Amino acid sequence: MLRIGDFSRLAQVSIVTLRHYDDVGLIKPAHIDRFTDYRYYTLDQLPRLNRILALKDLGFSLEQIVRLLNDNIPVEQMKGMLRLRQGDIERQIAEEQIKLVRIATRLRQIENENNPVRYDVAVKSLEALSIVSTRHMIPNLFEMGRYRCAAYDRIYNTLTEHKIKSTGTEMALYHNHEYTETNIDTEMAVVIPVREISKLALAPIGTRQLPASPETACVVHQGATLDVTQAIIAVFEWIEANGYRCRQSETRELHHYGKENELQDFNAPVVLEIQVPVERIGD
Amino acid sequence: MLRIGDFSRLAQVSIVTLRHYDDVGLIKPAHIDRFTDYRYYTLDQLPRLNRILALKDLGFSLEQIVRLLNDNIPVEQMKGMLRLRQGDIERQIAEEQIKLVRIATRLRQIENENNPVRYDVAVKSLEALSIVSTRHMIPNLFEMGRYRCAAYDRIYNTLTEHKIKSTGTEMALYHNHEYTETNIDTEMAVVIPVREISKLALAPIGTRQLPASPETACVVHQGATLDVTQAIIAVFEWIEANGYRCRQSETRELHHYGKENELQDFNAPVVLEIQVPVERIGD
DNA sequence: TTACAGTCTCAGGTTACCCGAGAGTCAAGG
DNA sequence: CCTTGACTCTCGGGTAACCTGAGACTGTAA
Repeated sequence: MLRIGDFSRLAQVSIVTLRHYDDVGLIKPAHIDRFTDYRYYTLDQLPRLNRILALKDLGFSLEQIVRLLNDNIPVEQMKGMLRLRQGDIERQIAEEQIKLVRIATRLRQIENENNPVRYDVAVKSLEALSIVSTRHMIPNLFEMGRYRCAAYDRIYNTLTEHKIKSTGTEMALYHNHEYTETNIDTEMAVVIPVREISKLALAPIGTRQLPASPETACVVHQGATLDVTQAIIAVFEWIEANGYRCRQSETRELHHYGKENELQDFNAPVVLEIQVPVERIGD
Repeated sequence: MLRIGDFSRLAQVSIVTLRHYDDVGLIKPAHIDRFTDYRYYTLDQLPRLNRILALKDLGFSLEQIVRLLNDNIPVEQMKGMLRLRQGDIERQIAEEQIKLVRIATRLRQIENENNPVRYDVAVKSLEALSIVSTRHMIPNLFEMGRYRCAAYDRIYNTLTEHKIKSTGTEMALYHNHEYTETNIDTEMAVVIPVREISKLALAPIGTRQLPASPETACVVHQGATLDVTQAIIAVFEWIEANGYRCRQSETRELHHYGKENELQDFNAPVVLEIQVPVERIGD
């Protein structure tokens, strides 16, 4: 019979850890003195402890190890758990490698251009949305404002007519697959609650579901509308540099502040968010 | 001014998380109502939040992000932190890959031999030890017992003479670099407290420091002394299969139960631990 | 006015332990 | 036999980055 300190020394496991393993039922002392509550272990218990450590090294949680040890599970299930773990680890490594690439990108940005990162790209998961929209081929940048105002006016008027209120999110969707300054295929859209969409079934205006996008590169632009192109360029550079590629879905430009048809000019301060649905290359 | 729910929706960040970021000082609401304690955010804060998310994606802790954002730190320091993070991630990936290999090994073991892993190898870190020892070339396995008994007798007698008590750990060190059944270069040793070592300066017996071993493959054998060879084989197989190699230091055989000179025969039940100092290939 | 959705704070949970306090236990030496 | 010092016990609190739920208050639309 060994006291906890001796067992701890033999096994090279801290006393605190042994007590913890007792608490969670991983390895109970062979005997506990009823009067002093001292824990007594036997040498027979060393192999079990070693097995626990080995499984922990494989990355199993204590709870999983309890299951693996207590119900003496069949070989098949053991294999299953090992394979699961394998998958988890692989996924985790993949994630870490993504981080590595991102950090490398950021370092390159700092070192080459010596600009301390103007735009921060974050990857978010977006839900599906219901939108009311009209789509236009805008011949060039100068016409942009006119087209847009007209489009949003029309949308908001339609909404008012049908007594529908938007969720407040206004956006533009770019259908061009490359950056262009002429013939910009743009869809002006306003988000409405899903249940309202049926009310517009007969209206002479487009309604549709914008699909969810589990991975979306997002960047917030704050400043003049004109400068938003820099944000757009930044996202696309980021996507390129970080091993992603654009998905079929359109680039979204959310108007957090500065509704299009209230804008004075292209120098008015706005807050926009560019969202580009992406996927990792190789998936 | 946006209430927390609106800001949460815009940024695709949960309300709970926003409150948490407030608590830790990452992003305070632009304004807090003094009477209702409602948090109010502005659109201006979106870029900061996005930056937080981007840094979090790189794997920085919230505390680190606070520092990165609040004291507008110099570019150099930023670079430094990024490089540090890079190192951390690389180390972590390396660790995960070790786990992958171990799991693969275990799976192979289960599938090929269909034996549900008889021995569990755990990697431990061992402190340096002071030992009293005698070293002998043992001609063959049959002589082993005789040699050992004599050696341990001599050690224990010396200790008694000098009024030194051992820490209770008895071991054998194998100096052969390969497994062999003849001419086994064995050092019989008993651990004593460091401060006692000077007492033996003049004694006709060897004393020395057994160096610490930060990475040691350990396995516990329980059963007949004879069968310990299986444990030894298991450790070496494990070392091979998991991308480690033996370090110069000797293989240790700890006698947790069954002191050598009390043993009846090779079939008596014992508890031994085999410890092999190792290092990862490539380090 | 009455829902009902939104918000607040505070407490407790998650994982695998570590740390410290305060009290009881054990073995050896005087 | 008593003291000393090493050992052990339990219990509460802490870690990181949140999540969950309770109980109370607020804001707005019908």
